[in-house]
Amino acid sequence: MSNNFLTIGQLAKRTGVTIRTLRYYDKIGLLQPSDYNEGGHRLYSFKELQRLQQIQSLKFIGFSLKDISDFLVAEQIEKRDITHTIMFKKKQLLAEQEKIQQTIDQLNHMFAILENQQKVYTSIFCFIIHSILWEEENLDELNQIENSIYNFRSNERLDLDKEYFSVFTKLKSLVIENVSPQSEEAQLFIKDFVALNRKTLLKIKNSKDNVINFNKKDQLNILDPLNEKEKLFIKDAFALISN
Amino acid sequence: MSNNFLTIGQLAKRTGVTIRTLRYYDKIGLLQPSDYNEGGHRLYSFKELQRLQQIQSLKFIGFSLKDISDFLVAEQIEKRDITHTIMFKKKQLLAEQEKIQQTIDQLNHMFAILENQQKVYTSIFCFIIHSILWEEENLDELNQIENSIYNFRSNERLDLDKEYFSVFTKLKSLVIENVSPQSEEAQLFIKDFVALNRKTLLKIKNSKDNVINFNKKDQLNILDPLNEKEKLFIKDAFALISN
DNA sequence: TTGCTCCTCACGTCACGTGAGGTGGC
DNA sequence: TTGCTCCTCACGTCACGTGAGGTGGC
Repeated sequence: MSNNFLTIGQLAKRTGVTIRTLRYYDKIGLLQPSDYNEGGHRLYSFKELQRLQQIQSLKFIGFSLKDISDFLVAEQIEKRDITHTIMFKKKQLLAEQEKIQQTIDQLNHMFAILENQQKVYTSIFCFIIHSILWEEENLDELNQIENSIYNFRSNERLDLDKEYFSVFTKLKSLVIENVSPQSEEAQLFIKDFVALNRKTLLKIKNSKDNVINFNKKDQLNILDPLNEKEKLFIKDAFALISN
Repeated sequence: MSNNFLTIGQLAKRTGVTIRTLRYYDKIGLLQPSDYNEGGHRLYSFKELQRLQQIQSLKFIGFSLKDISDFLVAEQIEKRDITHTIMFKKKQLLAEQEKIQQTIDQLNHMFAILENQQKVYTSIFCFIIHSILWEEENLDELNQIENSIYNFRSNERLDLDKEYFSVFTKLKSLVIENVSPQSEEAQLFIKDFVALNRKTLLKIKNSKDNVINFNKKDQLNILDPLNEKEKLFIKDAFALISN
């Protein structure tokens, strides 16, 4: 083959992209071969190699293929345009990072909650995430002060969530094992449950007057992760205590 | 409608997802309505609301719909499995963040280079990104020490890249304006160009014996962002100086 | 002749968005 | 009767991956 041309495979090897990608770029008109041989094989010249390297560069800084296509139509660009583009991209990326950071924090929180647990009920696990999400959406930032239980990154909140996780796990286990609501074990559980609720209410009252925006979503119910049987169990066990 | 059921629109409003999303979840079997009315409208019960909230929670911590589907088949999960999953997700997210950070650094670098420029040639702009990418792939970490020109985050590198940007911009402008290689302006340019190259070579030699891995990619050529006319211009102007 | 490279369809990915064209329910 | 809500196709998104089935070039 002519020394001045590269086959698709050669170009791919030299630049680290796949052959499939080069065919795709050809199809969408982003990078078309300058010639074909008799057999219909694509032939790329040095110019295309240059352009491909430009494409790779712009791809690296987060441009879409459409962006790249637009960017490369002109030899020269207004500085204003390009600095604007750079700042815009940067903002996007920072927002992405922020979102990922929140997810990582949430994962850390969940990991910490599981510390001394053996059994993990999916419904409880999800409910804790859900309640945090709900609070993030419905509480204003004033309420998420450093050591508030509304700040899931606080130690206070972690301890509380650990307790809730344990108590709900206990409840689910009792119901699964068909323990009677009248049994001593059930009565012990219900005492813990009541104590925990009382503690939470106190903490909620202590956190400065909590203004909750009930916007689109309805109220979070602490009994949400429970099924009918479990709710009934609590009711029955509770009836005994309050008499 | 029955009080115990939600229509698709009501469920959507309550949870903040779109109707289209609910139909999609139905189709892939992730969340199917518990009933239909006579007109074929979907009816969701409280159970589905619960499940949807679980889906939203797991989605938030980065699970795919397939992951979620698998996760929610069992009521209970092994702690080992879930901590493993959490750690795996966390690793993925940290890697994503790292990649974004690199892109942001690169954007900052490019922004800084443009500081005193007015004209921006796309080919030069891309070439600087490309050479940084090339170095990141081909240099071992030893060579990217703090103040090396191989560390694009260093001030030394920034200054050098600024100079290159200016010099290449000058060259392209000269050629576009059809300035003769014999002109005084061209001769001034070529002196700058030679001086810059000499400076760079010195810096390269000063950086501790630079072991470059020439793996899959071929050598980076400083003349890559230039077209034939520009290369010829340099050759002609240079011929005059060396006589 | 035998591999290796190249070719063109064409479906799949992921989680929906966005119409088109029609019907149900108060 | 009039809106509003609901329904089912079905194509589009983004940047390719992954075969299937066949051919070119040394």
